[in-house]
Amino acid sequence: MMQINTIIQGDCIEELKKIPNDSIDLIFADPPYNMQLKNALYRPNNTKVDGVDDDWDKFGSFSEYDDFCAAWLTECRRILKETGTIWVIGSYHNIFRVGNIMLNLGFWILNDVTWYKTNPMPNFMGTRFTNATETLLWCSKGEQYKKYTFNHKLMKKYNGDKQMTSVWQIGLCIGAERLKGQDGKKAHSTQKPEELLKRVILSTTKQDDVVLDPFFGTGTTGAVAKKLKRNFIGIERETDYITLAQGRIDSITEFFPEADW
Amino acid sequence: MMQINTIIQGDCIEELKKIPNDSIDLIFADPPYNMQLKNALYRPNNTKVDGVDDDWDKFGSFSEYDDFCAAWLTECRRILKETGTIWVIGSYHNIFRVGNIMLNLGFWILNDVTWYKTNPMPNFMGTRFTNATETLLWCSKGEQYKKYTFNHKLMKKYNGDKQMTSVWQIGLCIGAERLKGQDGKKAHSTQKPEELLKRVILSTTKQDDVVLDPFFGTGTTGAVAKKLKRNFIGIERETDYITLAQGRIDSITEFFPEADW
DNA sequence: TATAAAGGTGAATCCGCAC
DNA sequence: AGTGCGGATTCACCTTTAT
Repeated sequence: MMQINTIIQGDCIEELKKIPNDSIDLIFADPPYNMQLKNALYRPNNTKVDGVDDDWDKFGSFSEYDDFCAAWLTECRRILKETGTIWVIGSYHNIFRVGNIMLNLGFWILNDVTWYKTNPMPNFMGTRFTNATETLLWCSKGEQYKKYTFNHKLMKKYNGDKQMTSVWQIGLCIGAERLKGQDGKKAHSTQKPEELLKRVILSTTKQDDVVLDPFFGTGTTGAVAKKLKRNFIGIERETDYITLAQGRIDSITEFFPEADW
Repeated sequence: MMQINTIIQGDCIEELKKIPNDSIDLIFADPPYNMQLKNALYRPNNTKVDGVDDDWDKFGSFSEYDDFCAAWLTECRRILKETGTIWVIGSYHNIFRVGNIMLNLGFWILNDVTWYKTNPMPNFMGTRFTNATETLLWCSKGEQYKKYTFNHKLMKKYNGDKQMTSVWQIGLCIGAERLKGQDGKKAHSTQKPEELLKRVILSTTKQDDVVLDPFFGTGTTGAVAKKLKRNFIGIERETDYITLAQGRIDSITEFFPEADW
């Protein structure tokens, strides 16, 4: 039997393969974006931008990245229940490759949700528009699977009695919410805000459902799942992230009120 | 020599082929996204739809749509000046296929601009979030072409002295702006608001530049180009649309004040 | 102690020319 | 192709330091 509310250490694709068919209620995936950053970037005051230069974000080519995504997305589709759905978040660097692969695998796009950042980093050089969004693809297993979970009335209530749209205005994960390492610096370069995961889990799962995150990182998905009285399974390769995530989740003692709506 | 400020009647791909290399300053494309996928995606055996065995070539309709887009986008890339850029608008139905193809052709994404509709049609069934956006991909010919036109300061002024972001809140094209046929019904099913084209043309062309629209429709691109003192070339297959567009553009007598900024 | 000023920072595909 | 350097370029929000 699958163990829930635990973090599995290992390679994402290998660990996904061990999970039974049609067993997961929701998947939230925040894969590497393959940002392809080359040169350093400086602000007008000459301070250096601390960009994403993690090894896990580096791929040799589009084709390498595509193969990686096709592999983990194939497993994700296999393990999803017929009532289940998947969310994948990305930026313009990767979301068009991911979206194309998902369509090819038979996923059915229900919404392309725009995370509209209230406080994005400006474009310092004035060469482009400020990149103020990331995109979340919300998909069912296929067009024929129509009984997916969507808590329409609950989300309407959550949104002040107006139907929630596909644009979510949410700030970056900063301040007290942002996990810091012992050196006082951000523990993970791409930690997501809890409000984002709250909307994802609240809208597309029911209490006691199982939420899987194949790129668990510092465990925002697990933390929010717990606060909403859902179960989680995390897959993560790096020990440091797992330690942080486990401590974060263990220390949670209060639920979100919306958990019982 | 290319004739400007005219509408060419004919097949988009055939007419694009007649345009010389490196001759166009800006392309705005609003391609069809009617992919008619139903037959392709319904498979006889619904119980065992496993992504592993699903070669994407089996999706006949995807493949047809991809081929069509690859063909017109290839010509677009050929005719763009090295300083030129291209905008392609789409919804979640097609933009992930289009974006993937553009990347494969060597286009370099500068922004994925979100058209955030202030008055979207609600989801009446309560089965999804209200789909409130369309996506515009703004791309240069390739990573190496860095001298593309971008009127950063002008757009900052246009945006109340703050850098414009990649999220544009603009209403649907309705009311007086929406062209009606003799039967009083909307003349074109997907007429775009002028404010959208205004931002596109204002930000990425200079006065007297040539803007090409391979899916001209009722000529919003031409109308806005004229009001901004730019030149246009339209390609359109349907006589009815051409007649409407020509009349619309001919009747323009006033410029936008921003044309001389 | 309260308020103000200064400094830091966020998934970033962010310059252009001369040598 | 790589390096060096002059010059143009930023928004919201949080933390730290100064008044």
